[in-house]
Amino acid sequence: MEQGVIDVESLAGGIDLQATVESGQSYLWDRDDGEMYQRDGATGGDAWYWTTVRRDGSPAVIRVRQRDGVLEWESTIDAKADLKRLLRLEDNLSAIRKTAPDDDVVQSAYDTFWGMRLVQDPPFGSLISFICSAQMRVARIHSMQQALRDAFGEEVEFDGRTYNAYPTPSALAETTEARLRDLGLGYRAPYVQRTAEMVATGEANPGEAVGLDYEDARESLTRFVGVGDKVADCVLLFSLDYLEAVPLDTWIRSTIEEYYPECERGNYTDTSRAIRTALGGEFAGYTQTYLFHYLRTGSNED
DNA sequence: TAGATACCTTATAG
DNA sequence: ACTATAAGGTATC
Repeated sequence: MEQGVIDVESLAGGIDLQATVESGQSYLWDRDDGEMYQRDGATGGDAWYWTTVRRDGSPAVIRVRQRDGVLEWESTIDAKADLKRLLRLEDNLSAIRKTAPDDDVVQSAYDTFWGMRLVQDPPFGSLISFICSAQMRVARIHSMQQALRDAFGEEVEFDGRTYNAYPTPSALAETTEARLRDLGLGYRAPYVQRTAEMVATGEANPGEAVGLDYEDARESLTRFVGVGDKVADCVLLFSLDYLEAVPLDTWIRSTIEEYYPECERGNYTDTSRAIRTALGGEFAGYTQTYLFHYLRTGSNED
């Protein structure tokens, strides 16, 4: 086992590990007590490990916890570079916050979850996760990804336990809609199977969007089955490094209605442009994620 | 092109 | 206990 420590003081703006991995950006981390997402009010992040399995290259288990001012990690590999990418440890939170509007709701969201970072998930896992997210609660999206890993993911041994990597595109391409429905995916089952097929055959790959202008990248991702503008924005923001992407989900739509009514333009593209500008442009997605987590957890109702 | 509707399943509220 | 409702929407008509 390899292990290491990352000093929180060394990170610009620090980190809140629990908020980062439980805020509905990533569904690829498991809390070691198995109770992830069960109760939003529950805190105790100083005691919990979160574990993920990196799949590119050979599968590698990575687990990390935060306590006493450090991130402690243990892994089958030297995981420092992976953690830096997965948890966006090089983002300067203070600089990013300075780009956010000086509204009460935005500033309260930043205050409440200060240290929360965006994630940078592997593209395929992010794509499938957010296809599954349609009309779903955060806790169930997470359990669906666990089910996919348990059913189709490669096994990896670590520290006396067996973990499953996220399924490969071909593993999901080769299964059936019926099998995926049995796992509880509902009408998302054919979307997942057909999208996996597109990736497995080489017809399209989510990573290809990188390098395109933001709106072209979003359009490009909607080629996948089950991917509309909202899911495309999630993949851009939480996997492909487009920090300006603002997914227009039910929460941000109600935020627009209540706090930014002038940004409602009647269609996704124009409303997206308006709210993106209102939230500061370049890092608008960061602010969106703070708002989402703040409102979804009811932290504004105290 | 814009608008309405069906869609799986389950946790939660009443 | 039982029903209605909503959950980080998309595809189709």
